[in-house]
Amino acid sequence: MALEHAILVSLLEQPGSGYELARRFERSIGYFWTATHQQIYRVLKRMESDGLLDVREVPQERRPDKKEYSVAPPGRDALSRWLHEPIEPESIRHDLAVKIRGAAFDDPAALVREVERHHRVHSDRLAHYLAGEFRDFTGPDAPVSPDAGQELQHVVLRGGIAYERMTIAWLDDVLATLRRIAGNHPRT
Amino acid sequence: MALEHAILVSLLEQPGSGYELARRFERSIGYFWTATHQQIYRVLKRMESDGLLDVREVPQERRPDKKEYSVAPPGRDALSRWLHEPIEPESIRHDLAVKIRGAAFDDPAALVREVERHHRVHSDRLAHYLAGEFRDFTGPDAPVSPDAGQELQHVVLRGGIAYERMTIAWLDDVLATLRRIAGNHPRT
DNA sequence: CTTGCCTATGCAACCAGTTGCATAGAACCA
DNA sequence: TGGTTCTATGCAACTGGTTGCATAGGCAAG
Repeated sequence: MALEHAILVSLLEQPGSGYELARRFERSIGYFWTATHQQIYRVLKRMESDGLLDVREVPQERRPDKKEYSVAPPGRDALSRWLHEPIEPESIRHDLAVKIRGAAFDDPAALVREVERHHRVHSDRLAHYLAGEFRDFTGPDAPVSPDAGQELQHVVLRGGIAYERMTIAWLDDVLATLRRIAGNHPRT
Repeated sequence: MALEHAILVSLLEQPGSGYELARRFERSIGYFWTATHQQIYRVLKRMESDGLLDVREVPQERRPDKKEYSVAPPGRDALSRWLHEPIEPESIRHDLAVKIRGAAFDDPAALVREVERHHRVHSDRLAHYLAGEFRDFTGPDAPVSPDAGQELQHVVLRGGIAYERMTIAWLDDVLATLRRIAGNHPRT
């Protein structure tokens, strides 16, 4: 149940509302964890009633009031405990790979467009990550001597960049393979 | 719901029982999709009652009888339909990355062992994939002119290999970063 | 002045996946 | 004889996550 812990980390980096968290999960946190706003609101509520978080009603002008959450001492403890527990190394669930193997029983050429679409999405993500890296870590506005938190954020971002580069290279390989097969076994 | 489709692909490649499928999901299919036997049995039952699969009771000697499943024509159609639908590009959920960012609020040095453990697991997986690739695709027993199905299996396996290599390189980066931080901010 | 988007929160129903447990015959080892 | 492992299947309860829908004020564009 790492969503809880991802929320703790995010709120320690910067307190905020459910809505703000949802947007962070579309950005920096989203590099390695995704969540919808419904999921976030539900978990926030549970965490607050468990005493892991504090809430503060913040009236705002020109927009609805928000509830700003921050990490309470028991939340810090819970995170610390989790950090010292071993976790299972990830196992992947890659729908596209299922499709690729399935293409053997259908028309491999029909998959080319789909793979190209994924290629575009991953290229966009890579560009987005690289822009973020330049803005926060490698460009002229980057901190001269980053602290531990910034170093760790950067190494996680480098992981996202490496993942996208690897995926793009693999999708090139997939496309070449699909085209070779379609060439050898043309369908009219 | 790609488990259903992963099962269809696997049964098209080779009919088998729930137990056999579970073992395939620990091996080749497991490169890109995981599932427990409970999950598999439940889905098989549903797919059979939906008419996607045929069952055949196979009495065996020296071991319990098994139910051998194979893909029925409606199952083939369902797979084909899914192959022509676009799917969402994956988004990752990487617990370890949450931990790494969380380490900024705890002791970064304490994470070194955990990361080393993951490093070992991924190195083992890589070795396992490479052995499989040598056995089935690049070694002396490999098919001289592979058919489309074998080409596609190979490109998926290459994806698994690329993923593990990328992950191992990133974990090296993470370890170097953690050690640098621990050196700058030692705890006694 | 209406349509659509942005901020902000939430419920209800559903689906997918995990965990724990149970059964049962045969093989193998000490 | 008793413990463990392997084949083989399954139920029940739970947790995590998705989808669809609802509300509600303010803002900007056409």
